[in-house]
Amino acid sequence: MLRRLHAGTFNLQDIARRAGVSPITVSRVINKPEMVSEATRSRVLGVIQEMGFVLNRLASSFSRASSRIVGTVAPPIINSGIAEQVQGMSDVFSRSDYQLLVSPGDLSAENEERQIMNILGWQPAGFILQAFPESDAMRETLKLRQLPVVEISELVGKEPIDCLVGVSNYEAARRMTLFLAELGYERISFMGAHSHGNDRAMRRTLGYRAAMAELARQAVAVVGPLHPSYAAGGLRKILEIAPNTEVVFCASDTFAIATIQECRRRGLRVPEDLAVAGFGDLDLAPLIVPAITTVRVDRYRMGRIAAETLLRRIAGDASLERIQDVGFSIVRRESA
Amino acid sequence: MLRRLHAGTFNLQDIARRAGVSPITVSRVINKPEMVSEATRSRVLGVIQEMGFVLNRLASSFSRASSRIVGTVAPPIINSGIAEQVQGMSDVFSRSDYQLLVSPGDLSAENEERQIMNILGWQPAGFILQAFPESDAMRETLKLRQLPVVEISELVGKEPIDCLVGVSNYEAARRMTLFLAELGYERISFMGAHSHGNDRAMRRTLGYRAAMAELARQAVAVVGPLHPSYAAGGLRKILEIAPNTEVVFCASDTFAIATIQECRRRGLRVPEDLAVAGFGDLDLAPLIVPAITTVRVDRYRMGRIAAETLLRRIAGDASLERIQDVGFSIVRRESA
DNA sequence: CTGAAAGCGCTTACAG
DNA sequence: CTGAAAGCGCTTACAG
Repeated sequence: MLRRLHAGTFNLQDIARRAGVSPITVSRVINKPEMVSEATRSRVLGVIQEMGFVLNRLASSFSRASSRIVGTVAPPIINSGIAEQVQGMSDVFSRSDYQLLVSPGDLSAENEERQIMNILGWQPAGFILQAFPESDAMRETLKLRQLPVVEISELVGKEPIDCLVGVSNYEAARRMTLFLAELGYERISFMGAHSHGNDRAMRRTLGYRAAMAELARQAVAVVGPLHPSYAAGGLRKILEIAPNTEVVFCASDTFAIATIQECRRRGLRVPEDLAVAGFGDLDLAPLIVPAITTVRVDRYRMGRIAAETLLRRIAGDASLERIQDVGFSIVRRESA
Repeated sequence: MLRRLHAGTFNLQDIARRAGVSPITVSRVINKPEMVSEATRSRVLGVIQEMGFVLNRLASSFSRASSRIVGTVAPPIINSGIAEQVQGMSDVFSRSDYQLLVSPGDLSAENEERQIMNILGWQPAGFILQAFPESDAMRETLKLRQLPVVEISELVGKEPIDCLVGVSNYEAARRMTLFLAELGYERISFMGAHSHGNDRAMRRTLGYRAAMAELARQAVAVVGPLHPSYAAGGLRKILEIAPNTEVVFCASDTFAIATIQECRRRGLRVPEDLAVAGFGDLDLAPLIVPAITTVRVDRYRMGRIAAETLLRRIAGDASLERIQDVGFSIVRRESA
């Protein structure tokens, strides 16, 4: 009973036979070429080329002590920056021997745990955690498996499971607030997202509050669901509480864009009548009019760094710092 | 020499022993529960629960005639709609037993071919092709393997490899042009992307031209690289050729947004002095001011349909239509 | 530098 | 409805 997964394709044995060597030698030509003599290597490579042989990565990963799969869960918040992050990882892994397995998360902890178990079934060599909310059960599961894990998250939070790559949303929001003060704005209000299970949102709000305390000014913060449709109501609330607000610092560019639109509706010029600042530096932040002044966190780079860190972690690199701060920058444009 | 991939985890045998059945029975409880008696099934499920057993999907897929992996290549054009498309697929597959393997493509055919070979190494049960340009060699490779393939692409193009899910960019651009004419615009100009290796761009330009011919009007079309920075130059060129242009139909929302910004710079009110229409319905299309009138192609739904089609194709569904048109709609907002 | 043997954890095909 | 045997295509560990 000969079963070939895909008829018409060859396996290691076929190549070995054709090249007059043992299957192990072919395996070594692919995986550890330096262990094979020049002559043998080039002969085997010739046969591989000639027969269009593609290594069965399924069998390869299966038979290894550690598979060549790396997992992550990406919540379906398109435009949230997760896409860039995944792209960064993906670019790193595609130059390595590892395949990134992306499972779709959603914002419920139960589903996310299911997704993780699902990926765990693929016996990954490592895991990148970029979704939230993270359930504690999940964190425990990952810890228990002793799997190399890199978390991408708010820097100042719980103890990392393993390695952490992050940015301080607190510091970023604090610095933006101080920056707005330096620009001469006196009355700085804040539009944030519910911190309910959302570390970053909470830290941004706290950063704003901290800066206002440093400045000895009255903080005016409203928070709502992280959706552009909240901006109209949020702005109304801000202007009720603090009618003389000079600038609204929005905890996301999406809020900022929607706020600018709402200003237009109300006949307020931005930034002359009311300035607006954002957070995140979306692709469109420089394109809309007025271009948005915002906090830039390089998500693509975060993804890359997370992937590189995981690779080093899997390789057992001892010189690895457990916590890495990738930083942020403030981009001044026209809206504030 | 006992090697366990992950210490502390159990395998089918462990469960079988504990439940007092054979490994095959455990396998059946998981894969074909209807073949197992109620009593045995619940006993085995109990043990699985109790021991926190996770099936080794690597071994499972490896030993099957057909793996539970499905591959796709996604080019890194964030915001191009590919993200929504992948999300749609992902949502379908996550409810199935299949794992979606996403490999990053780029816009070079050589690299894309490498990515596809890479995925083929994972012995996928099927493939979704959503990237372009597609090299002919690649198409041949896929055809040769007789792998179930679903292409997402321009509807009117080359003969599909296997199944095709698409939209007619030609028809969409044609209809938008006619729609603008119905709104009363006389002089309709077009800003498109280079059609160099880009089917959709070419079909959109052709659709515009066809509509203008039907209307017996002079077509004014400029094309440039698909990047917002082209809009300023593109608009200048349009206004040189046709200074009395009343509306610019942009072949992408990104162009439309950048064009609106350029209009502001020039002191042109949109839509009063110059109207602008887009294509694609980006998330931000309704949010910017003025909100963009555009062509909506539901990319998320396209992804879902592609995934469902592939699943049916893998299952050998004979009633499957080879070509599916998912259609488009025109969304009237403020910019035109 | 190269190879023969064993095994990874499942599923398939056959049998009862 | 249940099981014993064989095998999927590789890699590992040992030997020479």
